[in-house]
Parts: sequence; C-alpha cells; structure tokens
Amino acid sequence: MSSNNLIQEQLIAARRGQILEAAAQVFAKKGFQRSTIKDIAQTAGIADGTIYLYFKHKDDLLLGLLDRLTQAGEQARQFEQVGETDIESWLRSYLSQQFMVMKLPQIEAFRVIIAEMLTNETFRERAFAQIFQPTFDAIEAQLRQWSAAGLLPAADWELVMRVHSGSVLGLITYVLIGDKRLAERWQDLPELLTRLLLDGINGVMGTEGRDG
Amino acid sequence: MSSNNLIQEQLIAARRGQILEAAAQVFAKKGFQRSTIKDIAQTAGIADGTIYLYFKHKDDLLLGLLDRLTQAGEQARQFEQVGETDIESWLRSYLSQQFMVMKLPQIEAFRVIIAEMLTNETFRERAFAQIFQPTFDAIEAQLRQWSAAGLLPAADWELVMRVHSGSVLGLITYVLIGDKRLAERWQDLPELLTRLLLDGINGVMGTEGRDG
Amino acid sequence: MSSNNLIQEQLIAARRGQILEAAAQVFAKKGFQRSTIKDIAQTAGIADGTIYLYFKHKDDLLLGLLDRLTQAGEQARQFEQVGETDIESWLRSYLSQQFMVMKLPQIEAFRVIIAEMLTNETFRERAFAQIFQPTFDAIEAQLRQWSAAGLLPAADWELVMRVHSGSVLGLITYVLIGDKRLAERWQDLPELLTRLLLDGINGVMGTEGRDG
Amino acid sequence: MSSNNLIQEQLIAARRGQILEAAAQVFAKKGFQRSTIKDIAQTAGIADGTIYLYFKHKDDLLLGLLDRLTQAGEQARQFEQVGETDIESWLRSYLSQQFMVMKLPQIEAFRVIIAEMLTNETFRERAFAQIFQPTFDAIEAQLRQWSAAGLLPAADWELVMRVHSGSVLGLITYVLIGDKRLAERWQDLPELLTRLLLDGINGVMGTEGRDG
DNA sequence: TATGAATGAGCATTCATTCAT
DNA sequence: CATGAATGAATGCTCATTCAT
Repeated sequence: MSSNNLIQEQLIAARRGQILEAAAQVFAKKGFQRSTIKDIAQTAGIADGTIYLYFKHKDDLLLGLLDRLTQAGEQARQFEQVGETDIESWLRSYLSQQFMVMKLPQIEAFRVIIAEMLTNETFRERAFAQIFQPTFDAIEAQLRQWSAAGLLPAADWELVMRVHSGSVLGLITYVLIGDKRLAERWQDLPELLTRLLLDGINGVMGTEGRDG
Repeated sequence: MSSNNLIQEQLIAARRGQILEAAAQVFAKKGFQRSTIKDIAQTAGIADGTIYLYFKHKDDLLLGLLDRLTQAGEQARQFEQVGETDIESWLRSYLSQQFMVMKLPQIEAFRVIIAEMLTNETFRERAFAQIFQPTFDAIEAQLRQWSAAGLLPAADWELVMRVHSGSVLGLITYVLIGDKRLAERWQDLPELLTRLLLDGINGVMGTEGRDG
Repeated sequence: MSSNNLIQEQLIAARRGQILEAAAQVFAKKGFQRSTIKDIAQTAGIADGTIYLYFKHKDDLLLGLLDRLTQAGEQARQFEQVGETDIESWLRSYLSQQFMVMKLPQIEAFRVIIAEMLTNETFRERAFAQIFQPTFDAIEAQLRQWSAAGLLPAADWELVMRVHSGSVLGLITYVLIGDKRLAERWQDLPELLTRLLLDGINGVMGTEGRDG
Repeated sequence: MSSNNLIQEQLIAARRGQILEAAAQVFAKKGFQRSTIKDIAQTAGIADGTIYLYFKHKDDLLLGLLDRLTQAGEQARQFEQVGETDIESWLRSYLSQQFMVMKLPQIEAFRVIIAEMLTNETFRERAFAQIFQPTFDAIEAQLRQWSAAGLLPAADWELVMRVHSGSVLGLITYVLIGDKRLAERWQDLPELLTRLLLDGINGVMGTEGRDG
C-alpha cells in the first residue's frame, strides 16, 4: 500500500516534470502569454486536458518553473560556505563553477521569469520574494562575514552586492536578448569578473579578446 | 498646399505622440500583451478605431516606442564625446548625469522593451540592432580610443564594456522587478560605480549605507 | 447631445431586447445550461462577441429575463386594486384576464425560470425575492383587506393564498411539462377555478368536459 | 450456476441502487447538468469509471431515478382503492398520509425531475408518460367511480383533477424554490386542503396561521 | 470487476481589427 | 478624420467517456 503510494507520487512527480519541461521549452520560445496550453500539451506529447490533472491553471505552470528555480537557487547558495583561503582564489573558482552551470540552456529559465516579473505585478512580488530577496540576503551576509574577518575591506555591501550580482543578471540578459558575441565569450567571464570585481579596470592588465 | 502638408504632418506626429505616450503608460503597467487597444485608447482619450488610423497593428505601437528610445539613445551617445580631463572625474560626472536622468519614470520604458525582447523573437532582433548594438559599438569605440590615448590601460574592451554596461542594465532590472531598497539608494550609485569600475572592491573604502 | 444620448439609450435597449428575445427562445427550447452563446447569437442574427457588449456574462441573460418577468409581475399586481362588486364576479373576470394573458407563448418564460430556480441556488434566492415573495405579499395583503371588509370570511390566508396561487403554478407547470389535454382546455380554467376556489367540489355542479 | 446468477443480479442491483442514491443526492443539490460524474462517484465512494459499468450514459442516471419514482408512484396509487366511508374522512386521512411521506427529503426527487422535464424535451415526454399520465388516469378514474357511486357530485373531472393535483405540485414547487414559510407550515396543509377542496374558501372558517 | 489517468470535443469569454456612420 | 459597435478567431478550461492496468 505504501509502496503503491510511493509509486503514485513518483508517477505524478514525473508527469509534472514532463509538463514543466515542455512548458519551459515553449515559454522560452514564445514567452508565457503567447504560449498556449495546446502548444505545451503537444510539446509534452499529451492531451490538453491532461495538463489540468497536474496543474490547476496555466499560471501554475509558471509558478512551477519558479519553484524549480528557487530550489536550484537554494542549492547554489549552500555552495558559498566553502571560502577559506584567499578571496581571489575562492572567487575565481566560484565564478568558474557558476558560469559553467549557467550556460545557455540553463539560463533560458530566466527568460520567462524575468519577462513575467517585469510585466506581471502579482508574479513579480512572488518571484522577488522567492528568488531574489533570499539570494540578496545570502550574498550580503556572506560578504559582511568576510569583511568582518578582514578578508575584505569594509564597504557599502547592500549596494556593492547589487552592483555585482546585477552585472551577472545584466550579462545573462544580454545573452537572452541576442548578444551573440557575449555568448561566444561566456567562458572568459569568470576570470575577467574576478579581476574587475576586486581591482577594477585599473587592475586589469590588457588582454584583448582572443578570438575576436 | 505644402504648408498645409506641413501642418498635416505635425498634426499626425502629435497624434502619434499622444498615442505612444498612452501606450507607454499602459504597457509600463501591464506589459505589452496584457494591454488592450481599448486600454490605450481610453488612456489617450480617443476611440479604439482612431489608433488604427495612426498605427497599422498593435505591434507597431511597440515599434514606435522602440524608435523613441532609439532616438534618445542616439542623443545620449553624442554626449560621450566630451571626456577630456582625467577619466575618474569624467566618469563620475557622466554617471551622475545618466543616473539623474534614468530614474524611475524614465526607466519604465525598459520594462516592456526588455520583456518583449526576452519573449518575442522578431522584436528581439530589431530592438537589439536598433538600441543595444549601436550603444555597444559606441561605448567600445570610446574606450578603445581612451585606451589608445593612454588614459586607460589596455583591456578586453568588448567584454569589459559588457560587464559594466550590463551592471547598469542589471541595476535597472532590479528596480523594475521590485527591489525597493535599491530604488531608495539610487542616488548613491554614480559615486559607488565610479570607484568600483576603476578600482574594484579593494579600492573602495568602507562607507556603509547611510540609512540602512 | 441629449437627443443623441437618448437615441443611444434606445439603441442599446433595443439590442438588449433583441438579445433577450433570442435568449428566451433558445432557453425555452433547451433550458439555460444546454443553450450556448452561439445558439443565442445565431438566433438573434448577431455575432457571439456582440452579446458581450450588452451582457457581461451568460448568467446575466437569465437575470435579464428575470427582470422582464419582474416588471410584468409588477404591472399585473396593480390590476388587483379594482375589486368592487362581489368577490365572485371580480374573481371570474380577474382570472379570465390572467388566463387570457398567460397562454402558451407567455408562460414559456416560466420554463427556464422555474427550472433554474429549482437547480441553481444563487438564482433561486434572487428570483424568489424578486418575483414570488412580492407576489405572495401582494396577494395576501389584498385577501386580508377583503376579509377585513367582510367580503371574505376569515381564513389562514398565508396558507390559503399559497394553495390557490400554487394551483395556478401547478397548472402552468403541467402545460410546460407536456400536458396537452390541459393546454386544450386552458380557456375553461377561469370559470372552473372561480367556483372551486369559492365553493370547492361540493359547489361545482357537474359539467363534464365538453370536448373530451 | 443459476444461484450464482441470482447473486450476480442482486449485486448489480445493489450497486445500481448505491449509485442512484448518490446521484439523487448530488442532483438534488446542483441539478442534473451541474452535477459531474466525479461528484457522483465520490459521493458513492467509487471510481468514475465504475459508474459506466452500471449506466451507459450520464442521462441514464436520470432515467434510473425516474424509474424509481415511477415505482413509488405505482405503489402510492394502489393505496387509493381503500376509500369507503365518507369522502371527507377518507380525503383527510389520505392527504395526511401523503403529506407525511412527502416531506422535504422525499420531495427533493422532484427537484431534478421537474427541472429536467421543463428543460429537456426527450426526458419530458418519457417522464410525463411514465409518471404523470398514469397518475392522472388513476386519479380521474377513481373520482369518476366515486362520482358514479354518488359519493361526489358530477364534475369536469379531467380538469378538476388537474387543478387539485396541480395545487399539490405547486406547493411542492414552492418549497423547492425556497418558500421557507410554507415549509414551516407543511403539516397544516392536509387539513386545509381537505376543506378547501370540498367546500372552497366559503367553507373554510377562519383559522389564522398559528405560529405566524 | 474496479480503477482513475488520459482524452479531446465543446463552450464561455476576450480582444485585435474593420467599417458604416 | 474620428467613432465605437460589430465581428469572429483564438484560447483557457471542463467534463463525459474510454481503456490499460
């Protein structure tokens, strides 16, 4: 009986996953509003009605994707604990790690999330509270801790943090709105960001883009 | 006859302007898709049908707003010529200028532009070619020129430029998706950005947020 | 300007009337739920969407019909003032009048109203308060007045009234659910009811149905 | 083998009964159309699909309920034979009996039957032929017999019968469409009806409603 | 037999667009 | 030019019915 329930739950989770996968695909291509339930059902290889067995409204598909992103964010934040040696080494390896994960297929999730946050007030509040606020808090806390430990100078962390995480969001947005050159040079960003972050332009020795 | 035509043209331009103004307002509130022609007509104080005398499709309203932004961008770029003295002073005054202009009512224009660029392939390409590519080119050219003139060190400018302008886009996006704290501290950004840009975190002496 | 508005109002009222007429027809044939907006629009000779320019929801068509019936009821109640001579003469002429009006095309309105009242809780309450309660109150008040004036004996009027008006409702219902025989003999009811009402079966001398 | 079949049949009858019971409940609450198979299955504590093992279509549930009512009607009609002594005593006891049975939970069956008869042509004909016509015929026959026996005066029985049974239908309908006052005074109806039926208003001495 | 997930036809409602006035 | 009533295609969602397990 309990094994039965377990199987049931797994089947349900699998179906939900399958549908969300399809929704993510279709949303990434057309955005939320232009995507129809029929689109998504066809992409998922199921009937329209089936979607409604797993999601009450079309909106819930978006919230489902948001939750996925939230979970991903939570996992990503756990990573930050590690820092031990000097900040520069840590930052370099952290950013490499992040930018390796956040490549084109992954960042597609942001496309519809950002677009809907910009455009849909209700969703905006929910998504900000679920994704951005916790991320901001976690980063700021970490920075203050390092600063207190003498690993970083004192600074206006709530703003500095926004500038730097904002630059990552900006870069992701650039790629999503069609900056092909940036997409090509994505792998060079961790190193560059590390140096810009710590020492600014004046600390960056000239290394012209290799393949441009 | 020709003066008649001139008046005609001015009248038409005025009406188009009136309609685009209304569209901008409504789009900023609900986004493009959720806005209806009726919404826009009511906001503009005219009849639904009248909009179709000046714009062939709803999509053309968005393109109209894009053109406005493009013109604004062109004007802004002319500004960059000015730099003479040391880079730091110039950058500080340039950013102050920019952030003074780019406050909440103005950046609303980006809300729908970014959202639609993320979401609508056709619009994306057009808008990137019209706004972002020229801006990128102009900034990069300016930086290379300064670098050649010895005012800046040599650097991977196409990437550095994207990181920095991306951080501005990111900050704007944060405000648009509901970061209230950032909106409150908007006026502190020019100074902070100047220093972060040139010298990084290590060059920023501690100045904790005043009212936080 | 005001004449323009007046014409506007008349046009709107006319369209609403046309739509309600169509709705009444379709509802009478299929009932409320089985009737589709498309049905009604086609019957009215207009497009589906046009209905929504005059009624916010499909439900409002039903409420519109209810209001019509309410108005008809209000007019009918004014009639009751008349009674002067003896009750029997008055009753006979009153019932003749009523049954002449309440023939098959007219009573069709009750079909969907009663069916929905039986079946739809929200509508039930509204319709009872709008049609039945006021009718009950008016009849009971009139009876008490006549009773006080000595024209009628004292009686348990709230119940007697319900028995008699109920018999009219029952007869209407019989016709609506397919009692052809009763429909054929509809014109004999005023006379029979007058006598049954006042003197019961024992006061009714034998007059076998003429054409049965 | 045949005993097996017998058990089979009983099991089938039991299941059908269980399902009809649930259907009656749900129909009484929401009407036929608004009730879903899922509703009914849940109320019956079985799966949706199971219903289709016992009833081919949703419509058949309604016909099943009709058949039940038909059987109940047949039993009720047998009762009428009894009358011996004077009509008044018989009528009083007959109506008391009927109104005792026909209280709120029982008359709920009429809610959906009447509503669907009003609204669904096919069902209307079937139900009229199965319930109303036989009842009419039986009552009329009985009345004629009594009349022939001198227990009642001669009268236009097909019409008189409809007026009186119609008043019962009307009273039931009133309760079903929300006449709370009538529901409260339900137990007073047999006595009042007996007197009104036989002697009309003029034969009813004043007895004002007790608790009103 | 019993189940309940899956199906897809059907329907209410919205809204960009047209066009007679 | 301006209007706004009319249009009807498009879409989210429901629910009777089927069928593999």
